[in-house]
Amino acid sequence: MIFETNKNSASRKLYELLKEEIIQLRLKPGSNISENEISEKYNVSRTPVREAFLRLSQEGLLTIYPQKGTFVSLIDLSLVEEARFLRETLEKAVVNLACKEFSQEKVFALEMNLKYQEMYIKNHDSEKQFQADEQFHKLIFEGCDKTRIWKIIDEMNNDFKRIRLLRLATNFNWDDIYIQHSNIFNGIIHKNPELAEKAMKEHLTAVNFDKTELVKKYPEYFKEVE
Amino acid sequence: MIFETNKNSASRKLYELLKEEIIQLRLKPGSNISENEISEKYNVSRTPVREAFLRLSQEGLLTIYPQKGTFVSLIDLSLVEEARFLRETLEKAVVNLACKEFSQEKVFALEMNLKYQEMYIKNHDSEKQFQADEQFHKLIFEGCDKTRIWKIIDEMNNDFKRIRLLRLATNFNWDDIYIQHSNIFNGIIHKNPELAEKAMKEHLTAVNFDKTELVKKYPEYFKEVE
DNA sequence: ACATGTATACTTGTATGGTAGTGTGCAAGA
DNA sequence: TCTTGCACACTACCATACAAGTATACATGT
Repeated sequence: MIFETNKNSASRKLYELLKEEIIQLRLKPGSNISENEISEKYNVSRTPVREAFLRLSQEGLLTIYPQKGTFVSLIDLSLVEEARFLRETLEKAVVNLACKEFSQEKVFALEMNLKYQEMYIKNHDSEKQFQADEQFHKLIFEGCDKTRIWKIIDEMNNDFKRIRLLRLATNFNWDDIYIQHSNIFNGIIHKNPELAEKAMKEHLTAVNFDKTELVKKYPEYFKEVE
Repeated sequence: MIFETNKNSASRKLYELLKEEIIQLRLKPGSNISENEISEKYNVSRTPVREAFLRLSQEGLLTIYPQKGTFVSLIDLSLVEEARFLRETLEKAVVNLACKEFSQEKVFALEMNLKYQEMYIKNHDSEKQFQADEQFHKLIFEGCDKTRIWKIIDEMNNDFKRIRLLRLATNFNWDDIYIQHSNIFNGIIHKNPELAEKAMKEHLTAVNFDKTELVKKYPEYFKEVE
């Protein structure tokens, strides 16, 4: 039996755990954490902690200053904008592909996903609906054999995920979002790239919002613009 | 004085060194290297070696099988195709942006780069010309404040870089490439997105080539398609 | 001959001690 | 009051020792 990566290693578990803590804002942007602190807290040695730190710093979630300290990275609004551009550009291109080469079973998977969304919205289960939303987009990329590109988009979206949680009104208008998803789906099954792309663009600009208030409210969480 | 990352750390130097070795195919795809082997070779302890390994495995250049060994990753053609799609999609979108919002000094930087290309081609300096080519594209992304997106493209292009070296005829037709670059440049300064995008597409499909012969010649270097 | 158990030499994963660079508070002096 | 120097605590970084899983050669028993 061959394992690609050891899912049970302490360093990997720590990595996933800390990543969740950071994205969920339980670890505040700008706050400092040390190898010793974490190793004592979770009863492991410094080595796996260090390896988790390194990986997180590579993904931009931690910033390591040698011999000084390790800090939870501040939220970088220019990065958020770049990620938004990256996502919109690629999603439009991929949904175009999807209109040409989507297999029947992938269409079915999308359809099922929409059914779930319908249910979650009826039950007002925001958290599940948010996950289903992510899954919907992921399915489109998978159907076009672009799984790694989705992974890249997802990784670059970390700062956006943090911002989303800072908002007071996290209540998206899920009904609108469902309609947008349906439009994308219709574009795909009717092989109408114009419709699909338009719906996708509309969908992705809808989640965009003004950040000036957030910066005013939590100035210590944001990276200064130069 | 604050250093973002320690450029002089052993682990970082090892990372860069090994990355170069892998991309330059001096470390063969599929061959195995161990932490001990490298630590003895470069007279450092296992810890920095291990950290370099971890980082390289994250970028897909190494594959670590716990308790079994670490191997130079095989070249993944499906990944190459995905990277090509990623690059073409984003470069077209960014060159469009460049036609709208390119500052005068950025235009100048591009122009200088073209002058250098002219020189390198005249001197038949393929290596320098290749670097200038990369720099040309990087400059476009920088001019549009999309530096991180370029970084992503560059990182995903590792397998393509390895393939490029496998080719018998590495002699590109640099004259054609220079013309394509000039066309892109002209599109930008004349604020003509159609021209720029067309030139970019032409340029990026030109570097594409048939890989079946390579797979036949070096089957042990390639990952099997499933 | 062949299957099987086992010693052994690998591998990566983890723990721990030591080193050098960095920030901080406090005391001494102007 | 303000500056300077220095001890000290803290950090990430590196070296090293140990643990645990894996492959393989080889002896042993059938």
